Amino acid sequence: MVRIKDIAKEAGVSPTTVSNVIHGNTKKVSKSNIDKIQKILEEHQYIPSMSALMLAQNRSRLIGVLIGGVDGKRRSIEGDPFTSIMLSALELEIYRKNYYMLFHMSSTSEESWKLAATWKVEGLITLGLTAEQNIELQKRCQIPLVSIDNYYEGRERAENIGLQDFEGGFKMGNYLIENGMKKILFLSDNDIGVDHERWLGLQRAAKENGSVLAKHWIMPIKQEFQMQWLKDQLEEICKWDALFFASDRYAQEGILVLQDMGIRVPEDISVVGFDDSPYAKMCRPQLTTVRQDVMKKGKMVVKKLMSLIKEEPFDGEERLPVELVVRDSVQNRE
Amino acid sequence: MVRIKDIAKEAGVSPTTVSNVIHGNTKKVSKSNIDKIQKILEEHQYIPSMSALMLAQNRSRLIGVLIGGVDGKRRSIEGDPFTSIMLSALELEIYRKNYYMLFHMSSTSEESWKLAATWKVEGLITLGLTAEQNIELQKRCQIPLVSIDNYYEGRERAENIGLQDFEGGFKMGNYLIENGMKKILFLSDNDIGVDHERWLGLQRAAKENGSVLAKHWIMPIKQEFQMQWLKDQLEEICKWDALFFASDRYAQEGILVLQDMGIRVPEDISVVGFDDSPYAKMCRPQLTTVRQDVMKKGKMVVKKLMSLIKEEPFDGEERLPVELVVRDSVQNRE
DNA sequence: GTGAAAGCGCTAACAC
DNA sequence: GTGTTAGCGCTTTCAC
Repeated sequence: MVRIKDIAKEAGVSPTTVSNVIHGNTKKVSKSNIDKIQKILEEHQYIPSMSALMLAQNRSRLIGVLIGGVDGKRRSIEGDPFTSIMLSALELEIYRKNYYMLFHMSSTSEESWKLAATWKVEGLITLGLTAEQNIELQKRCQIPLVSIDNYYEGRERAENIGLQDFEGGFKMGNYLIENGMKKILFLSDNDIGVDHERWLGLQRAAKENGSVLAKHWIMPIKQEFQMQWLKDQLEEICKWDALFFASDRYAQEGILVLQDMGIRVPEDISVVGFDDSPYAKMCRPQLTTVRQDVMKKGKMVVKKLMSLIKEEPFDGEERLPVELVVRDSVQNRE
Repeated sequence: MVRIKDIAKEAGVSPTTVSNVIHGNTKKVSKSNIDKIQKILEEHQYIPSMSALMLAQNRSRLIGVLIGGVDGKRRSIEGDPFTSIMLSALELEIYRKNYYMLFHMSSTSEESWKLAATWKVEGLITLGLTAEQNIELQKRCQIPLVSIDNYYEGRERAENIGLQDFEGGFKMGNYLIENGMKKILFLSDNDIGVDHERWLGLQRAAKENGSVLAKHWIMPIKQEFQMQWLKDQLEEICKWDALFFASDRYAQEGILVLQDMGIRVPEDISVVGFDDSPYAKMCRPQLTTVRQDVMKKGKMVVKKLMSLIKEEPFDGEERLPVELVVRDSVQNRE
């Protein structure tokens, strides 16, 4: 590995001069030296050593990306196409900004903090942590942190990029109501954050139409049990006009369970999802859902983080818009 | 950030002694000092600085994970649940071995090499690069490299962990033949590496049964065009007894296209896939497929890389076994 | 315009 | 058992 010292020797100048040329501080360097040094730099394919840079400048150019899961399991990443698209969006943007991505599946805040400290990470992006975990991490690390898809209730909060979940639920709610649904059941595996907001949106839509009943049921969080649970509830579920699942994946499973039991979608019951993931098109009927732009979300996350690191104002959206996508899983009831 | 020097001062010893205690070289350190130092270390939550460590020891504890794509696009990561599961498996294992994961979506070998050199990465794991790209990268970087799911034809090769793809194709081929299929069509979007081997396996099975016809058709590589292409070929496709798709995702799309056109699976035509991805269970009929264990593959990749780094022999499998999973998408023809 | 020298936090060889 | 010291590759201050 060729070092600045070697380049300097070959050019017959001091390391300082070479360093200046590398960094474009060429005001006080003679033209001839600039050219000579640049040529040698090229020839030897000089690559700076990050370790030395880190030590000398006390910055790492590293962004830590932390993915959490429910009770230490890798929930968010498995089977969920969004996580991988998000990861790819993040890396793309991080690299574009001349940073590097250190990736970790975080289990405890302790562990995450150690990682960040060990590597003097300049910023942290988290996905799949709870609001509390983010706040704790933020406190310990004292570095810019942007969470994805969190909602903060109290006064303590972390910076966050998310969606207009409430509006998404509201839009879908209105669409269902316009199509004559009188009884709408919202299904998710929790009642916090994103899913809660989507539910609130639906609820608002229902309230604005006195005659519509909306309710929220919580499914088991473990995937293995969900389909069985749906089967068990079948009789009750069939009493509703429409099922609004908090994500496409669940909606697709829901449709399969219904169809397996001989219930027709959307003739007997309408089913909708949220996200517009690849799953939405890969079922029959194709799923009516709410679209989010994951690539854009990732881009915004990195933009936000950069503005935090550089202490510049952020001119972007913290809650990205969503859009209703009408396909075939809803049938008008009027 | 507290440094070794600070700890040493507080304990009234030299930095060397502290360093020794940290690294467990306590043969020549007095018991009282060990205790005292460990206590102070605890109190101050001492965290070593990676930059200094890297510089002093000339090693980074970093593993670079490179994900490539077709013509610079993020092919392998999007919509493909395997990439994200693999990523999670890799990170889990890397961290377990006390290394850290630097993640990059590589577009050119130049870029990847620079990344590896800048960070003095101790090993490289690649996914979705071509055999040629891996060989080139290997040559430039001169560090341990393990590719995933590649096949190397010539004498130049990189270390690799993959599947028994040929056997998988062969097993499935035999299963189809046992079920009376006389004409089997294999469908993939390329004819190299993994897909080629799976096809060879099927071909062998067909050859061992003189009366069975097997053929291989190549679909367009762009996902947007695949379903349309399948529709266009429908008439020809229906002449076959069974369709063997190189992956579950394609199989699921195939089933949807067939069903949309009024063709029954498996009554009119049998369809099978490969991978046993989440998609396999999320279609009707549920897919008969060949299962691979992605978590195990990821584990093996890291194990192989570690053995390369430590220059120890590797006692593991380079081609992991696969297993036939019979579900409902094949109907006996006899 | 250019270069010498100190220092970033740590390790390891060696002296005591 | 313990401490001194040089050095890893680079930046930065300051002197020339």
